[in-house]
Amino acid sequence: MRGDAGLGYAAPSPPEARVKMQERYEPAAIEAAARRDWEASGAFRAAEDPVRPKFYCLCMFPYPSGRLHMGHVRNYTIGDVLARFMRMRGHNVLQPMGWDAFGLPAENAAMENGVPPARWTRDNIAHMRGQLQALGFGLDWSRELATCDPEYYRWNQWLFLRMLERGIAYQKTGTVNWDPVDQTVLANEQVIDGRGWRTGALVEKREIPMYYLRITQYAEELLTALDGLDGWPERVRVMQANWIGRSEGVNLAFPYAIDGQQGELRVFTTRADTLLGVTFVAVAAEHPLATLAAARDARVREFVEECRRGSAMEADLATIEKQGVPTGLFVSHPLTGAAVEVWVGNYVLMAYGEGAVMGVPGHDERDFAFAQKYGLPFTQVIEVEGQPWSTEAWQTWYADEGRCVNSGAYDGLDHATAVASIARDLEARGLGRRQVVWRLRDWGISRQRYWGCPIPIIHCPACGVVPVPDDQLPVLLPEDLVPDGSGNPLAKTTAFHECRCPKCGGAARRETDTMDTFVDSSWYFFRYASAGNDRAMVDARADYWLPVDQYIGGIEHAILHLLYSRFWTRVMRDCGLTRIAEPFSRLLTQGMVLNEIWFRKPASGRIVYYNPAEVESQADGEERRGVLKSDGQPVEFGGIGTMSKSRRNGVDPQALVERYGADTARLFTMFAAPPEQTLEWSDEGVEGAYRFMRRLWKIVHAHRQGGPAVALDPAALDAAQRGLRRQVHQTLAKVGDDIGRRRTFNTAIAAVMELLNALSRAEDASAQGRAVMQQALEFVVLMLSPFVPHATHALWRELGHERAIVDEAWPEPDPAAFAQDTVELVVQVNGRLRARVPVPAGAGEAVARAAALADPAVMRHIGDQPIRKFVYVPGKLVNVVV
RNA sequence: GGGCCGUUAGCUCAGUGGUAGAGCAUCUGGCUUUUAACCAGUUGGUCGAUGGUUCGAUCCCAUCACGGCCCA
Repeated sequence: MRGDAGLGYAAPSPPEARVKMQERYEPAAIEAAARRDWEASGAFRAAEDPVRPKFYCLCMFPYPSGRLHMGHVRNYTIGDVLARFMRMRGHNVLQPMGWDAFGLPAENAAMENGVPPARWTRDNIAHMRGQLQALGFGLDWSRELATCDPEYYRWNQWLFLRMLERGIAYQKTGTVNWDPVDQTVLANEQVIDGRGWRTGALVEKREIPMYYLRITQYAEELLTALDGLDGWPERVRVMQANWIGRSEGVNLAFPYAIDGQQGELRVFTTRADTLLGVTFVAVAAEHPLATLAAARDARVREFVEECRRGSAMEADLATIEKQGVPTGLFVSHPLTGAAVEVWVGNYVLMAYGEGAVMGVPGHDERDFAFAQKYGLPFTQVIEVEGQPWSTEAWQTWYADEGRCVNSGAYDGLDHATAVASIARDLEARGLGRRQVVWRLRDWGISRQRYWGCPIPIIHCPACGVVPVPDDQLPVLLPEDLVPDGSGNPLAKTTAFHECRCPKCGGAARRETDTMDTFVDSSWYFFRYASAGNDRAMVDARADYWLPVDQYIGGIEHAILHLLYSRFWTRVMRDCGLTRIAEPFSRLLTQGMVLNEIWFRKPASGRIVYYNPAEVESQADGEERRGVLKSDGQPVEFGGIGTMSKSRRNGVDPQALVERYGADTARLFTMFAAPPEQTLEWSDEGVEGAYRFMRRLWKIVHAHRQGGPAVALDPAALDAAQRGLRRQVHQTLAKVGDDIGRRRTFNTAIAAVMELLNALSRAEDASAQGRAVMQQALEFVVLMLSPFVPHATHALWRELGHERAIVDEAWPEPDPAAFAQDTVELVVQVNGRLRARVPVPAGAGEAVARAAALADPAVMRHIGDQPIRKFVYVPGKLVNVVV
């Protein structure tokens, strides 16, 4: 039973016995009191309950950077609104919180101020936990976890060992960024223009042994299962599908004999039907044939060097100028045996496919540009009826699937048939086969870093790679080390890496690499539902709560985090730990929070940014101008951009809460934009939200001055009272739909604002008038309670209720209240609005027609023209066509 | 270059084939035990452009323009 948690708070006294309601809205006192009540009653502690439907509401857990930012406030408010709403709708709600606590920023902070990452991280967590609590989120803190806790990460290690047993985890070499000065491996974001971020030294590529997870084994399933995720935004599903990148085609060989050496140049193509149009082949700069040619030709050597310095990003590849050099090497066409020249091209990637492509200038846009530039021959081998083909300029239809021409035996075949028969013929010659290739790579999880989960492996000179036995888990990460930037401190700590081989007992060395932090976040949502279990990774409670019914977080995690979580969940399923494959039923990706950018650019030196709060701005026609408040001198407007530390345009949530209260902060962030869209910060908007809170408080106060209201009797209402009651119930229906189905919280709030405007206009001191008002205010308070839970907690009591509002149900609109006696019908003549006429509700077409045609304005517009058509939309409008 | 999304009042956004709306801002008036004010009213729209479908298009379709987000 809620309410007996025994923290020493008295049960709320009956309304009449308490002090008079404060006339002024004072958020600080109101909010503190509400939170005391929630804590005392354990209002948000979740327990499994087989009777009620469960609702697992999860927000992406934060990195404990030290302070909450506006993006967190927005994210967690969205989650809290949904959680509180679903609870009112009778669901058993779980809303947990935790910390994504491993990672690089803690090491950087340690280097700056000499504090161990462990202490820095835990201090930050303590501070941010307080900030979250001050915002009044209905979180079950009893399930809190931090990924740097051994009780958590031991299960990373445990499942990693299961993956090793099943061949899902394996070792191979991988390329890392090596800083030769600091003798350390750098993360990608620590490499700036090819140099180490601290030392400025040229970064080298090094091959070292690493651990990989075989996510490619699940590629097919991860792709096809996307179709079933209809609770996910379409664009996220598309991004994942593109990332996985399935393509079906033919892997084929161009045989060659160079310097007496027999060999095959392999290419992958989805357009084997254009094979007879090949006039050259292009290989990547790192391809063995390119290396061979570079050894004998200075021009090739130079070009290969140039390519290596270039970008390997697809986005850049699409726009760079296609360049290449001939190698002077030739391969044989697999069907005709004709000699085909090998080129090195800067638009071919070694990492993708075979690192070589066949050049079909007639039907591939990149090959077309390449051939035009270097005067290579073109052949048309695909025909689309009625379309003339020429080498003058690229036409988009050239890449379409048509019928084969100039292709000998394949002439006249359509795309699918041609691919099939060419593949069959290649296979017969041993020069090709059908193949499905994936863009997705296996997931490398080794990081040469200190502040992460240790990989549970021991390297023994005698036995080789030995997994740490289960009964020796967890491999504890020492928490007192301070990295200095020169390599992984674990590798320098003998107490950590010196150990005994579990197999032979001889001296051995413990693995000092730690896991990618994406591992930590791939299953934390399971652990919330199995909190405290020190004997198993997950238990039956996870079967009750999972999958997550609503997941909320930033679009920046649309690919990696969500894909890894889907993969990890499937591995857990295959290990018998869960029955589900998809961890997140519904996904909401919230938009970013933006603010104005103001700066000065001194003649010499770097740009200086100013917080919008320091700037006095005004619109001057199209332009926005501003002056710095402190010195009155102009500053330049840099547009609207995401809040960031570097541009100094952030708004501190804590300052906002201290000034206006958590409810105003929550109300503004929910009202200013729909959850999925960007939110532009506006101080005026915050003021507006605060004013609304005060008005709400005042109108309840004013109503309460009149004493208790009598019971509402729908039959005894006059027309005005029925009208107001209708608006109340219509608003209730709309707000329920906006929150529950459409997830457009801004429109829900706007609707309540409108209703409150109507209520404050109503002046009806009659008994039934006050009864309508009482119910209206109760509904308003209930509807707003997911958004502004503190104030509504207090107002609900003021309206005479004993029970806490968090335990109240969402009210059901009364369909009878929607009924209207007469409706206003819009009358159009030829589609143009000409009149409005009242007709009885539910009037038939004959009545509507008579009423419409009797209107003088309508008669004037019809004149003596014959009526060609009469359109009637019951209850809404008529359209007379003449 | 591609994919996705968007363009409606000064600003931020609703409007899901049938009367173009809300909040904020503006302006006017009132009130005041106000000064983190309040109340009442008011102004403001070629719905990005062009064409098509329809009795009727902000909404559906096509093309274009502009903007945003994402892409080892």
